[in-house]
Amino acid sequence: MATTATILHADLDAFYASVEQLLDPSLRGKPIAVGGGVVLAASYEAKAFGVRGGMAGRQACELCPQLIFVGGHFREYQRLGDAAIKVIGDFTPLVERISIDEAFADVAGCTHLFGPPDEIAKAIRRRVRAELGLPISVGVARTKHLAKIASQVAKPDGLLIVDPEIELEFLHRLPVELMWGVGPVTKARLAEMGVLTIGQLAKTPGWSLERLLGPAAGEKLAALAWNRDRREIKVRRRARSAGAQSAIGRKPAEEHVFRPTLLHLADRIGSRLRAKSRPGRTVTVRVRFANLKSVTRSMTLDAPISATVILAEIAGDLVRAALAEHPDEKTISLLAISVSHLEEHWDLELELPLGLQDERRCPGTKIGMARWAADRAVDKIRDRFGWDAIGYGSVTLGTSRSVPDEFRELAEKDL
DNA sequence: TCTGGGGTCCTAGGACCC
DNA sequence: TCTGGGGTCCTAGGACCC
Repeated sequence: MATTATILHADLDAFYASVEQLLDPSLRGKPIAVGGGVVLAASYEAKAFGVRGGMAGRQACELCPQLIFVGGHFREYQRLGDAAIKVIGDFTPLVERISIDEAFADVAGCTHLFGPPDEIAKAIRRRVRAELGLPISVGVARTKHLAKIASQVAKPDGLLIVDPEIELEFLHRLPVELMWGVGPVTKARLAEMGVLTIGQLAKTPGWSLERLLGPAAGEKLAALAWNRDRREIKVRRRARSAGAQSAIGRKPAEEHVFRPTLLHLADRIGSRLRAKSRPGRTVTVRVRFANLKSVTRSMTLDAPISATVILAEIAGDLVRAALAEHPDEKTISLLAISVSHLEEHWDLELELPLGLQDERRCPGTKIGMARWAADRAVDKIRDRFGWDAIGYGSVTLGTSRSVPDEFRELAEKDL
């Protein structure tokens, strides 16, 4: 194996919690959780008690009575996340950002400037610590998959370089759940076959994996287990869908409940789609019932849409259809809308005539024109005065926002 | 014991076309 | 009329990731 390890995976440690401990030194060394009703992030001190992101706040308190809850400084997360990625970008333009706090990079082309990959990795960690005050773990390997695993193993605040000579030795000792694509279900299925480590997975016959996990997953996992990962660094990939959801507690499955919520969700999505001129053709809704079972309904249109009200109406039709098929479910706990089949770049003015082919939904061009103009007006006001300055139902919904909008924005992918 | 929100990809069946 | 095969799109559900 002549090639060298030039792929880096960098991952800020317990990111939100680390930022809070940075901003308020009295929190350092203590178990803290960002959030309230739901734990959005936990510090390492809290993780030691079993506190995890996504956990209910009450449950977290039971696990760790001295847990300190802090409200989030979402602006700071965005700023510091961007700054950390920018440090990596100072070494190479080949940076693939995965999320607010995580990125891959290929440094093959810049070693003549900055030294070997391990020196670059050390420099990145040093600079992020010195300039931003944050711990960041880095894995260096020949493939993305291995670099990612290396950074996980290196955590917290560590650096791990996987020499190409010992790749499989390193990989095959590790448990299967460290692999990309192995979650709780796959882990359990593999465990039933007695497969606990990546080494055992590698020795499992291909046909057996494919029967268990399907052709695609089986083949992918086998390839990763032998470190045959061909994925390259993708500097920018466009989003394939945009969505929004809202957990609403337990509410009756009735029009007066889901209509305003759907309008609010459609408003969020529509304004994002319009801002980037990326309307979509497929609208999907998800309804989760009180028992946490959920169903989806979708509809693909002939022409792409991004108008808030049209989006909301289609979503309403789909939700009504879903509820009609589940007459026994009287209570819903979550509503979601997602738009996919996004156009690459679209002249939104075209949406008007094309979007009105369905006469039942939008009888007459005048109404369609009015809606389109209303969206334009709302978008403009928001550009100047902020999102909450105007909109559909955001006031009436105020109390039902379980998570602040700023937090939602952190998770939004660039369209 | 009852977890939020934004995403990606895969599967399987059916419709439809050639 | 019956039979077959391949390709594409749509829909619903599910696993997984951050």
